Amino acid sequence: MQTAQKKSRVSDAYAKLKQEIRSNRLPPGYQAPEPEIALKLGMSRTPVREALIRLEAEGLVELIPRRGARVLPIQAEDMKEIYEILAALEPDAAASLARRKPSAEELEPLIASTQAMEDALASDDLDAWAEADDVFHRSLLELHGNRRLKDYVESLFDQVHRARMITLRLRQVPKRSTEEHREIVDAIMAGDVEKSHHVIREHRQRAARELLSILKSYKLPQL
Amino acid sequence: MQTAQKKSRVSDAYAKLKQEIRSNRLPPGYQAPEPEIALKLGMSRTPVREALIRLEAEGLVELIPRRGARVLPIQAEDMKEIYEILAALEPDAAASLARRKPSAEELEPLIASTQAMEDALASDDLDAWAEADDVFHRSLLELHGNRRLKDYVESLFDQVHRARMITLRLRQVPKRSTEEHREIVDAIMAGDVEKSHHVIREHRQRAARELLSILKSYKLPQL
DNA sequence: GCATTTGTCAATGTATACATTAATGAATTT
DNA sequence: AAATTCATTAATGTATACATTGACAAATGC
Repeated sequence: MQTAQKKSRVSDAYAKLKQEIRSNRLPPGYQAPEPEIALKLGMSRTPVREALIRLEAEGLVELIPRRGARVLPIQAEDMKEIYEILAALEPDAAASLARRKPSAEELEPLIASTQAMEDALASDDLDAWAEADDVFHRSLLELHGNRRLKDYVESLFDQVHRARMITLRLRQVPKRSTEEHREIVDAIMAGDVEKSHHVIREHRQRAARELLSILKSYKLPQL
Repeated sequence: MQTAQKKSRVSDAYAKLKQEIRSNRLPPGYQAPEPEIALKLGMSRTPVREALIRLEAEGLVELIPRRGARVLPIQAEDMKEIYEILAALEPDAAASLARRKPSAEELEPLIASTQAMEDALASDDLDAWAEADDVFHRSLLELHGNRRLKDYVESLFDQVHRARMITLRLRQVPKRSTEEHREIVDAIMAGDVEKSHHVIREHRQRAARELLSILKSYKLPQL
């Protein structure tokens, strides 16, 4: 199941690199000169460069003047910033979604992904859990309908993803987090604007606290 | 007074193009193939391309497969999306700023730019007014301290800028808007979290309504 | 032994070359 | 005349070439 679209080398390089970074196969801190990356991807420097520029714009990579491209380390400070932004945007999206009282049918993606999280939890499958969690949050933004907002928030998700995959196993099972999803869905379905806003905000703030405390307790100001 | 840094051609091209777009000298809808732009900027296609990729990532430009680069039109729908995001982010920033009760000294940039807006209004200088307004909002984000948030919001400002410069003269003087700035500063200085949040949110929502109604009444679903 | 200078190397930034392919319009067919 | 085919043109996507310049190490001076 290749995600690789043969569209163009640039998009190919972009997709491959992004996937490698997301999965931590190219770990934070990894650094390589353009020619090396080009060689590895089997293409010339040009498309690699263009892909790297895009990744840099997304904040996944840093282009250091004479050193090559570096996969940005995940710093506690960055995570704090990102969660702060998420804590402002997602509650707003949830609230405005609740305001228009969507049908259960429309909320199906949220319901299904919440169910998937519960199932994953029951079978102790943390990867599936993380995946379902991701789907939930993406679906929420999708439903909200603001495309720009969705694109931006997804780029933030991409950045959080790496840290989460690393810390996922360093903490107890995310039971509370899963329950909160259920509460969020219920609040939206009930058209409770206030509660939707509140619950998801708490949800994000707690997630931020937990992640940061892990990074701190493991003395990992950066990954 | 050239902004042009002789750093590199890419950054030069980027800065020049961005400035041209912001000022509407390259109007929305303007379209040109890469070689033409390269010629105009006196460099080869390569750096132009890289600059365009960055501008595309910021949503100012669209790279159409065989047509060249096009300055994105300002669509009512886009403005709606952008203001929606601003209405979520800025109030949050203002509230958290108020929460830490900054000193009057720290708030100096906000006070000064508000004063500048009032002065500009008194002397009927709309350009100066818009400039001061811009400074105000940028300062607010600067004070908040979340760099990521600031960068993103500034990219949204860039997009709104063009529309505002066009519509600025199509409506009555922005008296209310200026007053609101004063209210925002006061609320933050008083450490009134709720009010800070509320006032700036209204501020943005009203701005959105006004802009959209102008676009509508002038039958300008796009500029 | 340490600091300074110099020289080599390699990576980037930029220019240029080239193949591919969409778009345009001319030419042909019906 | 309309539709279709074909040829031409031009823009992109990609590869490659090349000059510049920082990094590193060897060599030199102290």
